[in-house]
Amino acid sequence: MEEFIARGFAATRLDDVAKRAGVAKGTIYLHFKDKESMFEELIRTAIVPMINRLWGTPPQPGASVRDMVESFAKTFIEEVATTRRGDLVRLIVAEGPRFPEVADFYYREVVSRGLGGMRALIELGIARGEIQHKNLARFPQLMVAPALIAVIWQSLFSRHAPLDALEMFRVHLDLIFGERRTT
Amino acid sequence: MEEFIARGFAATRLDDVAKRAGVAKGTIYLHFKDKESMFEELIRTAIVPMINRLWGTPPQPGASVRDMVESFAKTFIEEVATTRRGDLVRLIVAEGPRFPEVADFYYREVVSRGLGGMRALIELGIARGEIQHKNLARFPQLMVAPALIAVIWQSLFSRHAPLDALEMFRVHLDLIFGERRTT
Amino acid sequence: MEEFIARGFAATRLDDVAKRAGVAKGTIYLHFKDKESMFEELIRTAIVPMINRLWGTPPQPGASVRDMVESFAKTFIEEVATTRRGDLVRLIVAEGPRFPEVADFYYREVVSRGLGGMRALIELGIARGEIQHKNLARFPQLMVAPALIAVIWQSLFSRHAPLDALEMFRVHLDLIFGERRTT
Amino acid sequence: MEEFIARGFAATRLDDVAKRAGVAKGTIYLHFKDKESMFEELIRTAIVPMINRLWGTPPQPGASVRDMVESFAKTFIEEVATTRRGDLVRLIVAEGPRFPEVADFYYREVVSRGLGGMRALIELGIARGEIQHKNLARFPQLMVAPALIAVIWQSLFSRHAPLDALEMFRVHLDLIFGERRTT
DNA sequence: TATGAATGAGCGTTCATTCAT
DNA sequence: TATGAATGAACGCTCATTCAT
Repeated sequence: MEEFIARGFAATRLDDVAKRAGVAKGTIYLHFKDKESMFEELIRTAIVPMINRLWGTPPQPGASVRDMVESFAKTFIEEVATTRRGDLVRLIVAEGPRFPEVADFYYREVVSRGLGGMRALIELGIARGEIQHKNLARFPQLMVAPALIAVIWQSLFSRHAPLDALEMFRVHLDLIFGERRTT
Repeated sequence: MEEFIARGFAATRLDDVAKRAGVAKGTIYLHFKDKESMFEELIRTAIVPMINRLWGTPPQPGASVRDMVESFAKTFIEEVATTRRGDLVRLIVAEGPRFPEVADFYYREVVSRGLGGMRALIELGIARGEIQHKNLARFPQLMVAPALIAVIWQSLFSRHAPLDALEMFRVHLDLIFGERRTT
Repeated sequence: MEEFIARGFAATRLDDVAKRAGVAKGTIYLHFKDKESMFEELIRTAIVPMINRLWGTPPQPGASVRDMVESFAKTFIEEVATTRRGDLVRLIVAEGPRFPEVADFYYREVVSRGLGGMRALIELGIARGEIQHKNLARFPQLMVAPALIAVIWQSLFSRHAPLDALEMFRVHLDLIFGERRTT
Repeated sequence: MEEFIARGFAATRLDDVAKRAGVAKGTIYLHFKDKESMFEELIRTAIVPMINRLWGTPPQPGASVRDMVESFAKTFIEEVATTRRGDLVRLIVAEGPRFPEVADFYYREVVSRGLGGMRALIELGIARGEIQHKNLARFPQLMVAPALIAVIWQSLFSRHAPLDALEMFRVHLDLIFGERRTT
């Protein structure tokens, strides 16, 4: 997986994969049919712990919706955006069009479920009066957009200009939930 | 460029590039040192018209900031997100880490300038009282985040669930500028 | 052996051999030094029953030489030419030059002895006045040539044009022994 | 072709083919789609001059049928059986079952036409009274069987026992046309 | 004696790059 | 300037062989 993340599918050499895995080249073929299916299976396998990491921490019982979203964002930024897992997301964005199965799996397991959860939270926020913008429930993507920005920024531009992703996300939440009292 | 966009750098064959360009394979080497520098130059060349397209339409004199941003978003969604140029952005996201020069160029010419312009607009909006959230000027990325979401969604997930990017962007603007009177 | 017959030496995989034999791949190496010597030993082993099949049926006491040869031809065509054993002969023809030991063994055990026996029969036929052509004893190959033709025809051309090998052989015997009275 | 003849299809390495042809390995793929089609095309190409060699010499006007057949046999033995072309025939016998296209081509261009010509000759011989055995026309294979024997003997057994193929063929013709006056 | 996971040399094929024309 | 045949290094994949169990 590290090799695929570092070089993309086409540029990754099975020699390097084998070396990194500490096995001989032929051994790979005891586990995978070919390079393509290895790639797809590795991605699927790597996505699962990411899901668990994100959905693993159940929201506090008495927490506000804003707290719940902020907690999710904190987890995402700390566990995904600023780690190798963030590059996994970038890899999926990069190879998705050539590996529809990968894109499909990611959509089903991460995007669809993630947006579903987010929509439920938004509706809860609206019901509780925390969120004024009723239309937000139609586009839960808007809630997580800064998280994706953070992932991409991290990979491509952090060298030029570091980005305080968590603070950005908090400002984003201010737009949705109204200004915080304290910074 | 079409070939690189369709397959990524490593998987693109110069045979196909030459065929599509209507020249012989050898001719490519009269114009470019090698595949890598061809890729970098083509990306640079392709980014320029995108910039012009986005910054080309000057804001209406008497327009509100919201109108100006919305007009920009409309242009971006119509001219980039839903066209081949959107895949160019995805290509840069995909290959950026392996082509720092490309990422640098994109940062300098598009991201940095784009965010600069956006920050100026935000400050104008704050000065005019259109925007309440002063902190937004610190993270102009938040203003354009939905645009990037639209680009990626288009490439990866539009098959599963079409996304009305412009309407999403309008809801996003509602978060920033306050609710619209009419839909 | 079936695998070698079906694919030839080089194209046969020990995986398939082991599977067909119902043992694990490693087990093969408890019985044979390597692929080459397995091939040679298998061929030798497979040739023996073919020999027995051909020389097993002793000629009837009062039979004519023609009857004896015809009986041999019948056995050969039924037991070899039209069965998997025919492909064994073709396999030997195919791989012989690369496996001199195989060719040698086949020459010693089958060809040499077969021709020797045939020569004795021819001389008996000449002595009895059944055969007029004294020179035939110098080339006993001529007696069995149609049998080899039948083997090769069966493998290569029977799809295009079926061949009644036994009838062909009878016509061949007519050349040697003179016309038959009845068909 | 030399490489295929010497080792058979599966055991031939394209490296060696290229080396022998004096070109780089990649050059092969400018002329052939892959190893299989190269093999098939080479065989087809190599068969043609063999055909021409055999059918090239038209029979003498006033010659007897026996002379014509003997002349053909002489050509075959000198030009095919004792040369590399003989191994080509053996190669076809060896690989035919795995390359049906090759076997088909050989059947159509050589076997079928050859047997057709031989049948015509036999019928001419019968009409002229040179041949008594009317049934021979039903199996023209019998006329050329010793030629095939010669090819195979040459490849496999000539080391053990040299074979005077031409003399064998003459004895064979004696069976068909009756004894010669002089040996 | 039997297994089968692991090995790694070797092969067919591709493709960026060169260069004589 | 343009060509495209030729190159050969490099890659994905196979399979005979080994060896710990």
